[in-house]
Amino acid sequence: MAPEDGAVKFKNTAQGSGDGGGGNDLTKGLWTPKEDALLAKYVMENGERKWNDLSRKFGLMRCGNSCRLRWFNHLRSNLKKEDFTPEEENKILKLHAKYGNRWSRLARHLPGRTDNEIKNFWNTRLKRIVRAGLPIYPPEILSEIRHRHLNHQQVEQPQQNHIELSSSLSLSSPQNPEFSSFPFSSYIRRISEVDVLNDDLVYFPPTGPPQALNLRSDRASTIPAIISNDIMAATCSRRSTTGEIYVPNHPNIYTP
DNA sequence: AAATTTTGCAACCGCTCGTTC
DNA sequence: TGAACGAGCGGTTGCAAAATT
Repeated sequence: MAPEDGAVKFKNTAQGSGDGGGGNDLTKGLWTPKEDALLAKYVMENGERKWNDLSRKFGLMRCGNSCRLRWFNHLRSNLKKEDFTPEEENKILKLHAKYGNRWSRLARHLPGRTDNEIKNFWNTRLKRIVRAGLPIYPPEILSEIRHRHLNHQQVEQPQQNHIELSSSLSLSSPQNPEFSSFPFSSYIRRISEVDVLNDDLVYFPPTGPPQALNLRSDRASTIPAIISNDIMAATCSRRSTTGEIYVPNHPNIYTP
């Protein structure tokens, strides 16, 4: 299909602030070369800001967020267009083991790559390896993770040794029945390790709900969790600005 | 060769947070 | 102080291309 044919008009009814519009006819779908040129011209003259002005003052009938994505993911200079190199792929695996699905953070470590690109790479890869019954992370990365985990426990949190890595609960195995009901597009690990691997001070006291301390200023991220040795739920925990972790009610959540 | 299914990626959606007024 | 706006994020969807039947 020619790019021009991919774009469709729609009546914008979204009230989302990021989408701008306010009832204008906005275009959706694939971008045309003409639109790209308009967008590039706008950025040259105005910088990477005020994206909603593009439709309001510049005649580009796209919502502001769509313009921003198009620019950052495709048009700006210094973007790498070729496939990921083996080195980059390896780096993504390591970073994902450390940060989880924080795509923008991963992208910061890979010059010329976008969060969207990395996310697509990961999701595609994940589908493939889950189907093949392979580990999510290769053995060398797994051992690195375990090593880091053990060091952290010995040096900083010897009192938390009651939460031990279970050799029978492989961090990497989607075939493990204990993981079977969880969505593998998500980042899955035992919650007792999330605190270590993400450098987030999330801790799980012997009694009471999970606690979070000293969180970084990054945006909320999804932390599916498997809580405690009793193998509890994977669910979403939302981080708030006040540094709390919200664990939604779930029949399988372990709350001593 | 045609029909169907799968794959990969671009784009959209809904949400949150920070800033401005 | 709070509403409106702008920006950014992760999850999801839509669809063209490729692969398979």
